[in-house]
Amino acid sequence: MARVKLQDVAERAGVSVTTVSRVLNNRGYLSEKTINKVHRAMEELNYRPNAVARQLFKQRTNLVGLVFPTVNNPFFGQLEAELETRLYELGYRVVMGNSQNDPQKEERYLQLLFNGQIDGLIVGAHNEGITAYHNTNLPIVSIERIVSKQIPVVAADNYRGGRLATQRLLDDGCQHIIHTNYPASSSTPNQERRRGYEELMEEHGRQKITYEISFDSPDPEKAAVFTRIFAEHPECDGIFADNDTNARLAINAAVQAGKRVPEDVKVVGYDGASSTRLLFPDLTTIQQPIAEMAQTAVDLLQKRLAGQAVESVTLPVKLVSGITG
Amino acid sequence: MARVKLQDVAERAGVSVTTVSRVLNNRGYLSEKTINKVHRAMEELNYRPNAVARQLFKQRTNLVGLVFPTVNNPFFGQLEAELETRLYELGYRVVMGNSQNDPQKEERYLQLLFNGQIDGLIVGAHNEGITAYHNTNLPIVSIERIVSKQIPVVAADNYRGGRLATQRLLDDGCQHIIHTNYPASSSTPNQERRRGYEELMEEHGRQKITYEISFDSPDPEKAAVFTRIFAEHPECDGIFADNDTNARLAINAAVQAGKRVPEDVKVVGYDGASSTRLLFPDLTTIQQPIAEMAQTAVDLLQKRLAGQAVESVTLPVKLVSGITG
DNA sequence: GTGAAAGCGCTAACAC
DNA sequence: GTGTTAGCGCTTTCAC
Repeated sequence: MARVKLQDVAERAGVSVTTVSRVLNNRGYLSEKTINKVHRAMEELNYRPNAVARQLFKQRTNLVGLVFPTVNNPFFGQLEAELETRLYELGYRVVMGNSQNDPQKEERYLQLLFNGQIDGLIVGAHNEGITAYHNTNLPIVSIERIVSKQIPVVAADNYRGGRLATQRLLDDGCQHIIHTNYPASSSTPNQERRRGYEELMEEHGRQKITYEISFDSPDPEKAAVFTRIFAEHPECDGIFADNDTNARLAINAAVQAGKRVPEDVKVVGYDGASSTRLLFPDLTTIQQPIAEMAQTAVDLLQKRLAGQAVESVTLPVKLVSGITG
Repeated sequence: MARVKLQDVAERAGVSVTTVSRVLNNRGYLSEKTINKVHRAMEELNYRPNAVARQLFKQRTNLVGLVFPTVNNPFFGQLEAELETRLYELGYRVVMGNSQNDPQKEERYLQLLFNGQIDGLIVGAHNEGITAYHNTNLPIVSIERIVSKQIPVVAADNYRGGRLATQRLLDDGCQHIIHTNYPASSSTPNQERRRGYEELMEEHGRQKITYEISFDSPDPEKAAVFTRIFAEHPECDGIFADNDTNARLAINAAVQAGKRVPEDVKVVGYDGASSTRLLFPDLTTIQQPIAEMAQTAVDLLQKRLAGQAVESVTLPVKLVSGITG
């Protein structure tokens, strides 16, 4: 059964393809009678317009790519769900790419843009050194990731978040606060969390210690870092983790090291995604405004697609209190 | 700057478009010299083949749709991540649709298939009464959802999962076990969880009580059901929740009702997704083989795309022990 | 080994 | 109001 096309409908209705196309798109002057005839023919043949042919002509696909490390994560899961919702309302469908640990995969998704398979891209992947981004004025927006000079970044206020978390632990009376974050070399704005932590620690004359944990390493490896923290710093009584799942690992390690949380060690996390709040409501954390970040990224992308210049945006964060810190 | 196309490359290299196309696709006999000439021209012009034009000719897009309630959920998040990984390896990209509470949205994603914008579909959405599925032999596979007679279902062994969970609570000495599940009318295989629970309860001469909670209702509403459970059944000492987030809500409600978990009430959940295990390791739950389900769904879809007949598949589940039940 | 030309299904000038 | 036709960028038969 070959696909029914415009021409089949035209023949059936006894009109030209142009007319059918006009009916389809509600464009131009048409008599009631013709419209009805065409509609009837479409129904009889169960006609479905071919989206790809239309895309070829229009030179746009109404597809936007989403490239993040993995959607199997409370933060990115919520973020991508929010992005899809908003883009859908604007008539875009979303192509999802999980690029964790695979720069080549990220690059392949970027190729979709150059191949005209998607109209734009929202990225938050962590792979380094992808040069194709340096192309100027691409319809790309990034979230919490510095990709290249010409690509606008949507981020929450990481510096303030770092200070908020650290301040909370100081207020709670912690003497020896340790921070975890990505390797300092990585081009993500959450190095600012570290800066917030370090500056505040210095202001209070405290020793600042940051352990590095790559986002993309497997969980057991991450857990081992926290085990090491408590082994090397038995005096540690406060942990500011750079995300909530790491905060959980910190708590596990603390308990295994024979410490009670929050009596002996207090822990503050970062992200505050909805499913984390639901599953682990006891966690004290810095909450990122995920919905607003998604909305902002979509706004910027729209402008960028319309050829307008856009600036990076920073949004506020807030601390939500659990009982761990 | 107009896009560079095949013809531009051809002119530059002094050959025909056919030849360039052949070089591009590595097809037919070509002299080394020509190949080099063409490659050089492509590089000089920074040529990118237009994917949409190719799709139009080939009548396939290498895009597969994923339609689930929401990716912002530990189970679906992990499932969709696994699906994307496997489909990517086969050369497919993934269009993600979150259809929670919106049958029209689900239908729109289904239209992508009829419009030739995607080659196939993997669905696990919960909306009822979408008739377009009844079309025979569509390249669609469903996961944990009964869509129509002709569409194969990949599911974990829900009946056995229901028995496993209930048995665990019985073994723990629970006398009054209450179950939660979707409304009985909904066409999802996890009604089998309920059947497992009910049959086992009957076998033990116990009263079976199931409270209904729609997957798509907001969290506070779900929480209210558990509050009601403990108000109406103060004797309740065991909860078998139909998913892990509901298990968490059950625990919250129990604590608020002045009960200790697991001393006074034991709770067993369902799903055992990776991020749930990480954030809430204490939870006893029935773990679905999410990776295998994804792999199986992709296998079936591939066969279906190749025109082969396929059968529904049921995979085994297992109980993982925490301390809540 | 290489090229000319038809066609994938649709849209939009332009003509009448 | 409606039709003719070129063309979106690519692939592939068929011919030489």
